[in-house]
Amino acid sequence: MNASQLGRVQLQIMQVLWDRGRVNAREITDALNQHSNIAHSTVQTLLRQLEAKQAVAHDVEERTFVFYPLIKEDKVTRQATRELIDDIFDGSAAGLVAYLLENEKIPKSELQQLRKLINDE
Amino acid sequence: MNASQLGRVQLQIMQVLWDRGRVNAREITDALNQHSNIAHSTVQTLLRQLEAKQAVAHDVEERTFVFYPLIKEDKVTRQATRELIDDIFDGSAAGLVAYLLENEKIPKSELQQLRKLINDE
DNA sequence: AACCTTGTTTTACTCTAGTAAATTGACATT
DNA sequence: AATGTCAATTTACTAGAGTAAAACAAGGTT
Repeated sequence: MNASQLGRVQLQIMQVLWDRGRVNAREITDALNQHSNIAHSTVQTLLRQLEAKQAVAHDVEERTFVFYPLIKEDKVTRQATRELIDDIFDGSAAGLVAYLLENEKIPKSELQQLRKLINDE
Repeated sequence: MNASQLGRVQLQIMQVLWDRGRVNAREITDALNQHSNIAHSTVQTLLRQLEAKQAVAHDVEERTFVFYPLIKEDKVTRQATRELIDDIFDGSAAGLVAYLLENEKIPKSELQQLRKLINDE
């Protein structure tokens, strides 16, 4: 019941919702199909699942369901990140940062900004 | 067949293997039960699954299976991190670093070291 | 020889995510 | 009124992860 452990496609649906606020199922399918290939009925099924776990809700407008998100993007971001830190980096956020700095090539321009961030801490 | 998308408990088993190199099923169960509560037969089942996806293998010694890891911890770390970056941070490793610096309280002592790291880049 | 112990294998079940076709329901148009 | 269209619901199936009891095999012990 805790909601918000999302599957891959479920997350993609949520992202459309966070992006646009209120959308009907058809629009979601179209949005996803710009990059994937997913049947409309599949999207409907996943919307039900999301509604069951209270991640989304809908109103009826012109006899079409208009969906909107109930959970905040921030919460999902936080949870997913926490999970990685706990499962893989032994609970150490600093460990993850170190890993990223050492292993992911981060563009110079962005490094600049990160430097600022870290010095403000 | 690509192997190495691991479940939560599967990952814990791998961590015991990475830690100790070669262990039998019983030792794994005991290790996990220091923090969880998981039946030995469950561990056996998961070891089979891991073997099926070629994440581990075993030798027989004194009619007991001794398991060892086939995939590298590093690879799993990389994949799990990549997944978070791609799914949640829109492909931006720098975005994740920024998020961590802003939202996870990182101890001062560690900040010191991160500062060093980032300035070396 | 019967029994105990220990490790492996078999069997079985639940849940969740993803997949999607088929059915139903309701308006809209001719 | 019949037909077409479109959205929602029902139904159905697969796969993977996790759960674990029960059965089996084989050696060790009394």
